[in-house]
Amino acid sequence: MSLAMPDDGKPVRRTAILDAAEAQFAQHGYDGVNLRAIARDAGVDVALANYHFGKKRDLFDAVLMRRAEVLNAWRLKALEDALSEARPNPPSVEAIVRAYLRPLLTGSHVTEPGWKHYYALIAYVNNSPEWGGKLMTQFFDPLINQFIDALRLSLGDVDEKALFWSYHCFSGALTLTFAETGRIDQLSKGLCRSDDLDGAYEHVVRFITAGFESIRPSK
Amino acid sequence: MSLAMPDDGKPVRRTAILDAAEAQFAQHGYDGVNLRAIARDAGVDVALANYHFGKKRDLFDAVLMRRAEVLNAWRLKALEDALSEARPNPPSVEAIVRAYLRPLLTGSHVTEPGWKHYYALIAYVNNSPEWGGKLMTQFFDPLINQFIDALRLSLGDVDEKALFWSYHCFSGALTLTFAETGRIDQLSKGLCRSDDLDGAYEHVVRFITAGFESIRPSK
DNA sequence: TCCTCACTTCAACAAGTGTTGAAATATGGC
DNA sequence: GCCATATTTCAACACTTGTTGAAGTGAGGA
Repeated sequence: MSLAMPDDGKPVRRTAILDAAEAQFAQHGYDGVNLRAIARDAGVDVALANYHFGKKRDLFDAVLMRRAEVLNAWRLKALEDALSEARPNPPSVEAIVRAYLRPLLTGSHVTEPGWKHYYALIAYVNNSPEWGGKLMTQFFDPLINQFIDALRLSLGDVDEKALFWSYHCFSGALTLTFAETGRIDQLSKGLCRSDDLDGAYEHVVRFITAGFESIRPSK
Repeated sequence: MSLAMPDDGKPVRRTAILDAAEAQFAQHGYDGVNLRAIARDAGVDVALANYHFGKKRDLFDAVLMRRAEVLNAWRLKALEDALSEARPNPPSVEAIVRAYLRPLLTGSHVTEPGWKHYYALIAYVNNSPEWGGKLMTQFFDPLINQFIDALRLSLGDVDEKALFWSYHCFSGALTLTFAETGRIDQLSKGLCRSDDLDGAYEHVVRFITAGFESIRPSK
């Protein structure tokens, strides 16, 4: 599992701007960020962001795009592995949920600031009424549909509405996990830490798996 | 269940500003909003917002506060009802989840634009790394702790970490529901509608109840 | 009527915004 | 070294932002 980004080989400054923009957008949202702050963090002039990426909105899209492809590739592979391991039987719901979450919540990359920022950004986008519907669809829908297909395979003749609302709950739980707001820290008086994605993994897997299992038709 | 807001009796313009601010903040987030847009929607001068509420941030807090008390009262009553109905036994997990969600997702108020905007705002705040931890704690924690206590009662000697992470998943699912991003509409090709909170209710109850049940110790 | 006080508007400031054209600098091929 | 091209900075524009002090308005009580 390589951690190489698609902008390897591009000018150094260009990558520095992307990194700085990623961190800023993740922390303050699109409108809460100004280009001068990004430029300062990247150690370059304001105008350079414009030269490389065009308008502010295009820079935002570039940040979003950079890791999306990497992420999708990892997750697609995890799903295919789960399917082929189970063949000729359908995979278990738990195996599918694990294939969905393992590349996101476990592994060496999840402690890197860059990936943390990216996750927070995804949380921001997914919950934004302005972009949630459109951007997430654009970047992740093909993959998501494959996961839902796998769930259909595993669960049998399931009610479609229940399936989509279940996935919705799944997506919401994951999104809040990505946001790392520190809320669970406060609520649990420090017992759980929202920045501990790896520690959350097993708990989330269990909760979500049980949720999906509950819609399995009782033949 | 009265729909009266705490600012009844206050000057008309004041309420108009709150309504306009609520809608604007819900749609564009704190930084995406400017006071002139709020003033325009409310049909007043820019300076009036300042006169009534002080700085922009104070207006934001006022919007958040207005419905929080109403909401907490409804939900506290629903929880107490669930507890007293089951007494002397502990209530079922499903009863607790229903007490938590029913005041939020069902009833005549959930189709009102004002409440929809407020919900979207809660979603925005809860997922924001900047405010999620602090503001939500401030407004809702006492109530949430009572719900978690009820779950502890119902589930028996449950693992504390699992309990908090389960609540975390619950909170995330609800938050995304509040955001009404239209994503489930796209994913389900129109079968499910993210603005149909009432239609989501039973599905969410089932999914979340099963999730919590999965952590019950197998005595 | 006049006065008081709460409410509302007007006009403006000072700081910060995204964006751009031109100038300066670096880079790599010949 | 020389030149074309890519990269980076400089300086500035036009516009929007939150905020404020002063002026205006209206209702109600003395």
